[in-house]
Amino acid sequence: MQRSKTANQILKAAEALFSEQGFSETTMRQITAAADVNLAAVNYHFGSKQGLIQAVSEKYLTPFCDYIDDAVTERLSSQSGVTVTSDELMEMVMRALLEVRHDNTHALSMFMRLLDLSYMKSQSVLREYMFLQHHVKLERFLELLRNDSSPMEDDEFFWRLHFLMGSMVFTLSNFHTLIAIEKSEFDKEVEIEKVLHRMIPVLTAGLQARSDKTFFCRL
Amino acid sequence: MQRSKTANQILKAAEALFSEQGFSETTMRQITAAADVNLAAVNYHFGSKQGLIQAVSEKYLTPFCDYIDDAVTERLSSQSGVTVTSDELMEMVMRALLEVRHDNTHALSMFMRLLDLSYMKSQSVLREYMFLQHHVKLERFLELLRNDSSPMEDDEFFWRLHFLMGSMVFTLSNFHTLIAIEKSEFDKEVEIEKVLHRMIPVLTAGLQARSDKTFFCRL
DNA sequence: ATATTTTTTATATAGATGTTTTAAACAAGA
DNA sequence: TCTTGTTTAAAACATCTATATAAAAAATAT
Repeated sequence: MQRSKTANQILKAAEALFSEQGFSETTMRQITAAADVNLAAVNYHFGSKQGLIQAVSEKYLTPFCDYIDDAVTERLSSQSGVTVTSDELMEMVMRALLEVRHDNTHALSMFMRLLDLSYMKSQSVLREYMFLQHHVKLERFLELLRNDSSPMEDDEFFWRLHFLMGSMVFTLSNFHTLIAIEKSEFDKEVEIEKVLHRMIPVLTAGLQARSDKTFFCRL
Repeated sequence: MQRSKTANQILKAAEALFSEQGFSETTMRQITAAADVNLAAVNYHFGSKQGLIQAVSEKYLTPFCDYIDDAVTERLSSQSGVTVTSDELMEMVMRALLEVRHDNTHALSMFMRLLDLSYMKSQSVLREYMFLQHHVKLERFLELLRNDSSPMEDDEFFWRLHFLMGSMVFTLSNFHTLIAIEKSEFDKEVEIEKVLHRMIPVLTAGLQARSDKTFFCRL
């Protein structure tokens, strides 16, 4: 979608502020001041603050899902074998994340914060807006992922997916803070690509772990 | 700490609202209305809204850390062998989470949301308040955990810990939403103990996964 | 019982919030 | 030139925000 210069300035400023402060903590006046546009511009272009939030979600979620779906298509066409390792699949996710980021440093943190927000009880509208539209694009990916996971029930797979999602959402939405802590504790500051790379074996291991059938009572 | 009846009503109401809506989305008027106390009561008993947030953090973080430390002590005394499996250690965490919950359904979600909040850039005061005090209590636990993890550098362990933390924080702070989704998709509603139990093998697998040394570029 | 302290109440304050309005300007196309 | 879509400016909107104050009430002490 082609957007006006003002609308893009608003989006850029909003992303940075959202990623640093969160959504409800960020005010329209902060956004328009940072974007150097008039206060009324947000309501003009996006209808409301919630409309702006939905706009940024659309801006990142669609390319993200498309990238993954494209990667799946390419992978399946290059080789007839239907087994794709979860390592490969996770790498697709990480590449997709880096891709949607573009040059914007704050984009990834905001994207993940948005995912987090969508799971809030009060944000069912946003959640349905985000998922019901893009869920289809990820179906093949999820099926491949499941094929290389430990055998389990549907709902167990559901929960494991959200365990992994939690790792990504938490780590990336709080990335700046974590980098700062790492800096102060280990005097080392690692780039985001490295962190994403480090997540891959952890996440795949989580998927392939044998589910423990023993009952949760060893008192 | 012995608390007045009013203060306890406030805490209980605040926990429920915080867990459902988040912190800045919850107003003093909502809290005091739900607690059926006067608006000024929060400022009287806790000084400010931030003071109330710190009070709930203190209320849950201290017992949580104590429980884990006690469990470590008991485990080390019962057997001279110094190797404790990460499965056992993770189970300690899950038990500690269930313990601090008490009868309050929302307590766990709020506790996890608090942990999430503490990693926000603007909440460095809360973060230091929460961690610098309780970090010591978890030292032995973390050392044992590291002993049963895949060999890795200090900063890699740091990141992996936060990957796992993310799983817990995300899953539990959004527990009510996830339960609702599970209900609608699988017509199944699993209790929190089961979910915590399902996390154990996933988390330990993440810690024991062999770190991938290959460079992140297979283009 | 009286004095003192603690707690609760009702009300006020000062400011921030998202949103709307009115006005005027600007650009581009028909 | 008339029209249409943008953008700015400034102000006002109604509502909500956390917090402060001061009097009333209750509890506790002497």
